[in-house]
Amino acid sequence: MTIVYKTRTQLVVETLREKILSGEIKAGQPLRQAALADELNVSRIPVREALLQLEAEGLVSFEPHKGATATELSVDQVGELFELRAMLETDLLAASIPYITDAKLDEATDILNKLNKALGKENAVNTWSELNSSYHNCLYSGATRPQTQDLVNTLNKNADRYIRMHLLWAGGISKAESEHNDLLDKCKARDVAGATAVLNQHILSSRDEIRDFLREREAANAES
Amino acid sequence: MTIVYKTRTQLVVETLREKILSGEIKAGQPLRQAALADELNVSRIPVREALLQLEAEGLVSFEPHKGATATELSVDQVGELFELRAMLETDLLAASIPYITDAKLDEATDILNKLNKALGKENAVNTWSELNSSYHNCLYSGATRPQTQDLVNTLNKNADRYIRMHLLWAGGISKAESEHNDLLDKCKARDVAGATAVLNQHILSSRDEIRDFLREREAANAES
DNA sequence: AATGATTATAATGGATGCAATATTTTTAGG
DNA sequence: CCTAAAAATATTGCATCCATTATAATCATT
Repeated sequence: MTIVYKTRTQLVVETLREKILSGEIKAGQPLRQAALADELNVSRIPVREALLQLEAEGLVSFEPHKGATATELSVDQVGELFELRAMLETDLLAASIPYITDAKLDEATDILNKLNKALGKENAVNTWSELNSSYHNCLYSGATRPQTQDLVNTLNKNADRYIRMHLLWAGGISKAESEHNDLLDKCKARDVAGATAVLNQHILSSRDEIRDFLREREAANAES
Repeated sequence: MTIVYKTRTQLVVETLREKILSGEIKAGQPLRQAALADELNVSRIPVREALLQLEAEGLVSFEPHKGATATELSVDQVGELFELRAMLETDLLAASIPYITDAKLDEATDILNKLNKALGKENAVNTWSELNSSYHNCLYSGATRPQTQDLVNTLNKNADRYIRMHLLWAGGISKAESEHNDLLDKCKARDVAGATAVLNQHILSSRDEIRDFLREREAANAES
């Protein structure tokens, strides 16, 4: 269960990604290679390579000779990101449902149970991301579209910090639970139109709520 | 006009990308860091970083401790790639047409002329990619969706080698010309439905032809 | 005091060398 | 002759050091 990381670069990637997603490293914050190397007890080389990989994921912006910063998405960009997800994920789901196996549907049920149980726990949000990702990937497993699935996972890594915000902040959790159940039921019934509609609604409504939250926070910051 | 590359890493990225897209480096071929560094008169560090960036573009596969190879897409993967492009690009176009400026449409006309002129020339295929990319980006400029546009450009870098193949091999050129003209006319008429239909057809029919070509070549290789 | 040039400082980019890992070759045993 | 272990080779991963570039501070001039 405990993953032993092969290369130091991988380790740095995982560590930094988690720090960015959790908010420990704030958006816009500069990422000094030497400081990070020192903190993680590695040289600057693996740090630089990690920053490059994170740039590809959209979590970091890397400017030659100037340095790297944690990316900050504008309200509009967050909206676009979620719309992209809605399009790609509904497409994946529609392609998956006709071919998804019963075993995978059972697996999804399992994950959903774990997900709901995890909500009460302490560091719920951390485990939530992982389970949520597994759950969705499970539902998309029938679509034999590895590249699209990779792409969706990459986009989700970027959306993750906003989803976490949504969960922590508002009633995102309870709502997500019922929507997830609804989605699974429709998948089991092989109801393509119904399932994609639920999924689309699920993603777009979280977009709206996150957008509202970000705007509120922006306004609050402008005052102070 | 002549771009002076700042960092060596950038230079290596550009060089390797062109070699992969042009076919000088064949799919599946291992990319030895030391050999590339020697060839390009740099150390292995910028080579490594370039390989990481190319991996993010999907042109290179990087396995820890094993080395990098130029990626080889299966027939199915090429198909998926083009379907992804069809979905994303039609969406972009639909979002763009209502807002695209006349100036941008004129610019697109200009590029199209250059594109058609370039066809007769010697290294037509090389300049073609660039112009083709500019042309499409021009048409999508009305859609204020920077992330989607970035994504499309990344996917196109990967599809590029197959598009080049298509152009060199079959009547891809003459067909592309008429389709491009048709597309531009529909955009000028602000005919969203018509334009997206043409674009979708444009991408999917090239998918079909490339698929046929790859299958033929596969069969030929199996014999020999 | 304000502004532009110059120096100093800090950060990144890259070369070299060594350590860790994978692959190939050799060798021993059946 | 084939298979499995062991040594040799090749390749990647990473740390250290130096070069290059950007930023901050200083200084001269008006």
